[in-house]
Amino acid sequence: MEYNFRETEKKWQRHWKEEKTYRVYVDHDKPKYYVLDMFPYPSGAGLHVGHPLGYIASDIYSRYKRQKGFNVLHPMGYDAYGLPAEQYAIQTGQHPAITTEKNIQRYREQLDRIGFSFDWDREVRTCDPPYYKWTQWTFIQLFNHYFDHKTGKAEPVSKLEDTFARSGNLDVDAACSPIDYFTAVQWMKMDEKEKRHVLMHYRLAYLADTYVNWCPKLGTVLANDEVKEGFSVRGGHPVEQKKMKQWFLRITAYAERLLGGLDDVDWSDSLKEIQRNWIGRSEGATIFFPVKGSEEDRIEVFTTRPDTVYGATFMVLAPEHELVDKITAGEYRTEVEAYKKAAGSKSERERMTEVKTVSGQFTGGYAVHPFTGQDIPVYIADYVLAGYGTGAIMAVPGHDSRDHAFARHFDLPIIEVVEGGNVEEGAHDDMEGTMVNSGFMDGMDVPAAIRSVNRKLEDKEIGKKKVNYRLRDAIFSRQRYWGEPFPVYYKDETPYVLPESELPLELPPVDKYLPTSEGDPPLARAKNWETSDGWPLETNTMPGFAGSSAYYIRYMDPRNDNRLVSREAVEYWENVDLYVGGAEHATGHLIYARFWNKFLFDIGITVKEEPFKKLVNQGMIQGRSNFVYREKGRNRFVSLNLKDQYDTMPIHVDVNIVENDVLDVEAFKKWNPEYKDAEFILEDGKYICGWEVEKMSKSFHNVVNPDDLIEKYGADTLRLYEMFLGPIEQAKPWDTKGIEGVFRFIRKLWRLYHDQQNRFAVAEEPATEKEKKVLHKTIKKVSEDVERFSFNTAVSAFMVCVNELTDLKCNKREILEPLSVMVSSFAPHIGEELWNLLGHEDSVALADYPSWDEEMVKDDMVLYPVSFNGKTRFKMELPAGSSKEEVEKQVLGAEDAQKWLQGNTPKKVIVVPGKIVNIVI
RNA sequence: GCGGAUGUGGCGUAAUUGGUAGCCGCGCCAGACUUAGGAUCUGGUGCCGAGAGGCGUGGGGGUUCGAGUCCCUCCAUCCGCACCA
Repeated sequence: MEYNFRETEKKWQRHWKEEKTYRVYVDHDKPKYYVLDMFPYPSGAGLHVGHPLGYIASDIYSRYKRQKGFNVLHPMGYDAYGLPAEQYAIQTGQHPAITTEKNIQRYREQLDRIGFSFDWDREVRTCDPPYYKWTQWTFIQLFNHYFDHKTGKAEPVSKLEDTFARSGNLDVDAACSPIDYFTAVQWMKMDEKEKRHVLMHYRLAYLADTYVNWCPKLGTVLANDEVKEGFSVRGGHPVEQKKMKQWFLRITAYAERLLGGLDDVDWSDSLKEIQRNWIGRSEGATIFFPVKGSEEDRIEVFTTRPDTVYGATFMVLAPEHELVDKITAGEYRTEVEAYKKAAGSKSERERMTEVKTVSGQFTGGYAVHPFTGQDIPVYIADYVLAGYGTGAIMAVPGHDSRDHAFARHFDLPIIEVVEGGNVEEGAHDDMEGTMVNSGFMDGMDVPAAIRSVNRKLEDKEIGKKKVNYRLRDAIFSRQRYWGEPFPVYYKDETPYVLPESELPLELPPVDKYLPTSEGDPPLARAKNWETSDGWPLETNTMPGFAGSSAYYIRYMDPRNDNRLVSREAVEYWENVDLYVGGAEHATGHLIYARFWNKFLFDIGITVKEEPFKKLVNQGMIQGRSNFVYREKGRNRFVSLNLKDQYDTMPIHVDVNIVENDVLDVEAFKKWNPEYKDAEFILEDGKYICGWEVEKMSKSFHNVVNPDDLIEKYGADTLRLYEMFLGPIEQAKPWDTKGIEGVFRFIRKLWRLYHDQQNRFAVAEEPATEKEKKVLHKTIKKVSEDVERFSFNTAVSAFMVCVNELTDLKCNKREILEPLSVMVSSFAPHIGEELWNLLGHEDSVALADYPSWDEEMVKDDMVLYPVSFNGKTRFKMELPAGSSKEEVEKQVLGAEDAQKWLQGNTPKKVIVVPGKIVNIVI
């Protein structure tokens, strides 16, 4: 008889559920610790072996912290809105809520089988009305706030209205869309509609008409992080630019704080760097170039190199720039229109592939150089982006490679203004060099020139120093059904938000999940989709990141119907101490959630500026695919090492019918009817498969399902093996065959506590020094490893410990009891069972984590490696306390040493006590 | 092109501060028990070499008594961004 994992695991899972072992409450007597997993989107495919990796790591850490005396918040829920359920609804007519519910059930079953210590009473689902009530509520707050640069935070729009009534918007320094100045008198004269139109330029959630990423196949717009290389991240459909009226979140207002906050969080450098790049801060200046022949029109450019302004020999506007039509001279109108049309019809994808080709069109118009007074020609070209900076540049061909290429192509003048390169050959974009041909800047170095020109710009009121960001405001509308409805209605086309008392605004039923024939979103199909006064409601829905931006706050107080979170809960739990999830959310969720949290911080809901103190990115688990080699044109398969003798092609074969790279031939014949009569050319009577590491995917037939492994080896084994695979942050291939090793470990562990007849047999007599040493070394190693998230080495330490205790035939309670506590965070079922067998009534989850005695960890003897000129030649055991001199004497006196010295006198002897001896001859 | 990360046995990996390279596990080899083994247990296993010994952490160079670890350089792979002014 062996350890019966099937029965034991089921028993404890039931027990934990019934006893609510992992339920937590605010407890001011204990320090809090908040461990969070990125909640999953419950897809129809269920979990594969890669999904729980992060959950297992965070669960181990949670259990460890609990035993260390912390009150641990460790919740789980579902990111339940999303495209797959809706696509399925479109195909089948089944309501996405039904699909989602079914998938959640499946996920829950799979999760439960792995033995996590989640407090399921705190589960949230983003598609639940009581949950999305607070998503909608936050949207209303965003709508009713603006970002004031003077206070550096969000302020109520009502405060802005007071200011406008007092002094117009001249003195307002706020994050806003481009808007003209107006006075208090002008403001007072506006009617409500006009006022609301003005305020829309300031709100943190605002409606605007701009070019958006439109994905025709999905029938919706997408945010920048949802588009990659011109294709939608979900589904891989082409994306094009389209002008549409959409809701936006003014995340750019928080750019500086989002950047600064990165210094305060414990995240990986690479992840912080990705966020810094995404925010893309650059320092420079805006400069106004008057349009020739116009009194009021000026072209505003942004440049990071205002020092090179004297080198500006032409200007380029984005084809979409608003001044293009005004500037274009009559005789160029046809060409300009043609260019604009061509640029506009290009997909994002086409634009990207044409990066290296120079194209553009002269407008026939000129601007006046603000320093030299010379006329410079104005072009349009699609290498200038409408969405970045001001959508216009001063082109400095001498010192910018794109401008240089453009100047060459159109034969425009190139002026050198910074010495040190050959501007005829190519752009000299170095910051090193002396200014020339630059009027008042001549002779200065670049940094001095920048300071000098910035001062001049401000004095002459023709520009100023400016910080620009690559980050754009986030598009917040989706032309989709399965998402949160906006708490917004329209009165004569002017948007208003619903009163809080009407939340949640529930998602209405529709007859079909498709756009209407007029092209309106699916919600336009809903009957009576209007307020009680008959005003039409917004028909867009919110994007996926809406519901996932504050779920970690809601977990603190998930059933509160009066507030997003109670004061007491948020003041106790504060923010997430450890967040575990994939790096793919670096530019999406992790930026939005930080923004969302900062806003909630500004309005007094959250108490910490940053939501996630420490973040660990688990590496992807890759698949290990197996291949068979089919002879071309025949139904015959050649074993790996013979395949080169035939003309073959590799075919993916299901890894579940391959063991240790040997194909189960009979299973293969049944696997696919096509191979029913297949023939095989074997080696040593076996068919050997080839293998390769690829993404884990159905199409590669390399998906391994955790349920199958749990059935065969148990959840504890699965948990240990996932951790044993390698460092948590590293990507690594899954190879099931190695699981046998940890399975053996579990049984070996069990046998320490049992006799040969599988009877529980733990002795009460005191442990020997040797046994205690083994235990204390393990406590130290495992504790330190868990603290630094090195779970693979911790598992290895457990193996070493069990191997050594087995050799010592140790069955003492003094040793085995603390061991069961430590093991229980990794393998909770067997840990709980052993703890229970040891006579404890309470769960091992609440046992005290053992501590180690530093004295016990020290060894009495040290095995010194003795090397000559750095090469280890022999080893010598000496007492741990020996002095340097003593070690040297002992070593040099040894027979082995004489052999290697060969009569030479050592030039130098280096002794590092406790470590090494090196003899230089 | 820019930024980041990673290269160690047949495979996954270990070596926390510059101090025995290869712990632990898989696989493989040999043996024990067995009617049998895809069970279990024991021993071995970086490479070359009969051995003494030599060589070994992607390649080359450097610092050091000593380098997987630090510095320079090149190469490969992965990830992110990419006409961002």
